[in-house]
Amino acid sequence: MDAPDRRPALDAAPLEMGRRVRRLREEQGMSLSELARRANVGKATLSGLENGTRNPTMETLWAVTAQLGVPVATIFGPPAEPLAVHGTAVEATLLQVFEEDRVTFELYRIHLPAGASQTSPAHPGGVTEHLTVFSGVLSAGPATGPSRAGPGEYLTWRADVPHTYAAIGAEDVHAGLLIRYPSPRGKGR
Amino acid sequence: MDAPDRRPALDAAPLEMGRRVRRLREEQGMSLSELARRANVGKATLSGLENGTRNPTMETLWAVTAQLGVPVATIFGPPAEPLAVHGTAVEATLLQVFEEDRVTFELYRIHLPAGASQTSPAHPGGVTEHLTVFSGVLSAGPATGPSRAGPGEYLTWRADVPHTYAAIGAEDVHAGLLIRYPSPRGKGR
DNA sequence: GAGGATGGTTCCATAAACGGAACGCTAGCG
DNA sequence: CGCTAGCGTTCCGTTTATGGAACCATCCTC
Repeated sequence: MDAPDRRPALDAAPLEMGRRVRRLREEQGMSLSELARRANVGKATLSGLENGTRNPTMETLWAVTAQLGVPVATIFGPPAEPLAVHGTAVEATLLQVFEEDRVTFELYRIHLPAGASQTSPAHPGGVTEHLTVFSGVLSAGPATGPSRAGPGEYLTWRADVPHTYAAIGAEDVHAGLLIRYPSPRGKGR
Repeated sequence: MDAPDRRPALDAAPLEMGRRVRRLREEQGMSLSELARRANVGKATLSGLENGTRNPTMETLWAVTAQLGVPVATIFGPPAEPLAVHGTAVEATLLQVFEEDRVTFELYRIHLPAGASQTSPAHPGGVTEHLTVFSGVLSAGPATGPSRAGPGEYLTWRADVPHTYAAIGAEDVHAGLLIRYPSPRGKGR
């Protein structure tokens, strides 16, 4: 009945929430003291909130997020779990679909365990893939001549031939993959 | 002595939140008493929360939403309408945030009306921007030497100097913009 | 219609979140 | 060099959210 272990993050949640608040604040170049003053909350309260050592009330959270200019929901992480696709080695999560007049872009976040590699068959003509590495080092591209990219680097290739993805080195690879389909191709799937 | 302006529109939020909780509970055919017992919170606490007469702590909200089987973000307003940022010419919507060990990537979808252009000030050191054009033709990059890109093409530049975006030609420009922020070095702990 | 069970609200002592002040720390500056 | 200013954390008295119990109301069952 209530079998599901649904609380993997119950005590990590305050920490995660605090980290998001701190990140939002720092992105705006605001000091803790300044945000506390503008939100009319004590510095102790804000410090504890960001460090996850307090159990803040909603009033506090509303005041802080209002000053940060974001809805409160943004500090609780993504609202839903997106669609995941598993290959033999690549684990891909579809994050967004952009539909333009003549093209469709699909944005995936992909993950390759260290040392893993996978070859994918050719897509229909005109499809291109665009990949940005977040962490790790990978080799990817046409099976006949893949290229290498590290954190922050970018690769692109035509995907109408067989193409490969391989994690190089000891680190797992995380990356964003944008696939461009030129024709209006059947939407959805 | 009344504080002049205290909470203009914020006191509607607790009511709204309470209504959502109550609706979720009733949809599951659960009584207030039962939910309070299962979530290990007092009936008084839950009653006050649903009626908007209390200022609940996050601990309470985590406990209640966990028992309702929903992420806590669901009780805050609509499914978190994406954050839109408007510049003088660029209209940007934050779609996703990727947090890695040492870097954060933010993915925006941006739109420039035909002929529009905008110059943005420098970001902190180490920030890079990566842009993929969906439709239209644009010129973007460091203000001292921008590059041109059309549909499906890609540009990248260091964003720690002033940089520009300009829609070239008669068509509006739609693009995906990935901004890479290096972490402020390994923070404590 | 009395008795019991369950529903949600209100009362109250206790535990904890709150804001202000004091603290240590790191620059910047005369 | 002190001296000042700002940062983030910690301490502490005050304010307040909390959970249990007491409190009505509404259904059932007999």
